[in-house]
Amino acid sequence: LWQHPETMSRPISDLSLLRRACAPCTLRQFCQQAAGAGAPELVAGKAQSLARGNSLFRVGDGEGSVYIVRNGALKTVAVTEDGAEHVLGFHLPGELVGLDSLATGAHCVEAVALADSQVCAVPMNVLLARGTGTPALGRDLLQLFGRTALESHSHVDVLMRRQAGERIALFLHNLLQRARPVDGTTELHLPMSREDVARYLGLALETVSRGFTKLQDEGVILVAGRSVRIIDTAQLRQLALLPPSEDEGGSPLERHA
Amino acid sequence: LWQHPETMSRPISDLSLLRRACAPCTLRQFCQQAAGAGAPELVAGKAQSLARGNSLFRVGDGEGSVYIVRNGALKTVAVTEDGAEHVLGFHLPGELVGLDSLATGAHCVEAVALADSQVCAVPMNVLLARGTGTPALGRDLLQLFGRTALESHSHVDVLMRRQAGERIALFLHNLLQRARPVDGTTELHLPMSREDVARYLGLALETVSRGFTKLQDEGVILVAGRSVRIIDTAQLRQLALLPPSEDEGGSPLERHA
DNA sequence: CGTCAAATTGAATGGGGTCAAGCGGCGTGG
DNA sequence: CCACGCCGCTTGACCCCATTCAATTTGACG
Repeated sequence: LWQHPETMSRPISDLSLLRRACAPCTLRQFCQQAAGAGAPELVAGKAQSLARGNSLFRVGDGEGSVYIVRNGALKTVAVTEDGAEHVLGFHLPGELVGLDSLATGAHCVEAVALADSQVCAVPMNVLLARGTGTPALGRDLLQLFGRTALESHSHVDVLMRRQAGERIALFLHNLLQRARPVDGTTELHLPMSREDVARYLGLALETVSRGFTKLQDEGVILVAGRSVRIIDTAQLRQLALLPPSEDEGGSPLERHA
Repeated sequence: LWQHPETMSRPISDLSLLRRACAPCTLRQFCQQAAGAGAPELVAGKAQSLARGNSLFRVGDGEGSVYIVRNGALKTVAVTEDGAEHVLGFHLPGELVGLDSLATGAHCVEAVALADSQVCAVPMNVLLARGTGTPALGRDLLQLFGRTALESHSHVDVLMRRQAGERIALFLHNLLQRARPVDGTTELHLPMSREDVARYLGLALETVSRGFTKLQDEGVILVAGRSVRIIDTAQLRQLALLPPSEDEGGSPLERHA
């Protein structure tokens, strides 16, 4: 998303440029409406770069903003009191980070860049003080929150699976759905380490590794370090206990019929 | 909450009555501001009763509302494609249900009453169409969403624990924190079955039962069916791998320092 | 008192955690 | 340029804990 490097890290001053630069973005409509509603400061000049390993925010921070990932990838982690580090989510381009600060005003998790990334800040405090301006903007915001709620649900959905193989298959399936916007690419480059995957899935590091090789032995995927190619999408879905496909089925929590 | 039976299931017509009836409610401020902002229809006449076992909404429904639990208790479940039923959350008086419909407009989970309950509908579609009215109302709404996001986080936090004993201890601890507003009661009446608990914790029914009796043998709790009395709060917290207490510590995800 | 569902308890199996060793890439420094 | 060492990943072996199947007890309600 936002493949125009000349616009990165710089204010998007006018609406036409915004429309071109953000065309493939999932939040394009939101930004366009914000700009159209006379609130260009909500989307302009807020993009910032983040080097791999650095934190976007830490526990206790609270600038009153949420962030949209432009490129790269982030993880959100919660350090438990016994020292263990829980990975609560991965955030790919076009997705939100930082909604955890909405309740108390301060973040209760930490966001770390898994790769060199760029994020776009949405100042919620400004947006609240001046009102949403237009009802459509409020509706979009609500949808954003709903979408992240679904994200959280999908994490729970993964953690509820008893068998490690199911969790891993479902994880890969979800990642493929999120990383591949439309086209039929089945190539994934995992931005996170095996340990991060393990701590997201609630498994041991070794179990994840074993699960990957087992999937490879079964001819479902092809693993080379952090590069994963999905060979048999149908079988992957079957191992994740998902419905047989029906063209291109999304997450079970997203479909409603 | 809302201990005045004469106001139940009937419109709360004026502000003073609302203030008395909802005094102990966590959402009192929200409702009062809604009423004060000239939007009494947001809180009045929307209370409805629900018999135990009945559904507040099913997958696919979408009235554009979220609900506040007045009394009783609900659970939200997601039926997975393989027939298994995941319990995604329990909802006690003063808590929200149904935010899952915000993204798509249709619910992707089902809400079932665990006991005879009464809920208060908050018509989000109306609230969106007319705008929030006052900025304070929007801020409160955001806090509500943030709060439910924290709820979801705490579920993930539970599911990430490897040992069944930790999950059960943490579950009981969380439930005690939520069910006991202020006073020092350590008596809990679980509105849900052991099977519901198991499907919330990602464990087998029998494992939950064994965990309860083990906690009782250790002198931490006292179990009699669905009545649970917490004997040693400190030890319960220790078993849940929570910090030693520090007066009255909340969920680890709620504290930020 | 009888019936049924919920809950407890027991015994056996297996999957995943843990510990430990081996492998490969990559950057640093000699 | 190569060697070393570090780090991430893989693989192996063992053991424990949770699941599973099964039987029994308790409790609610007619």
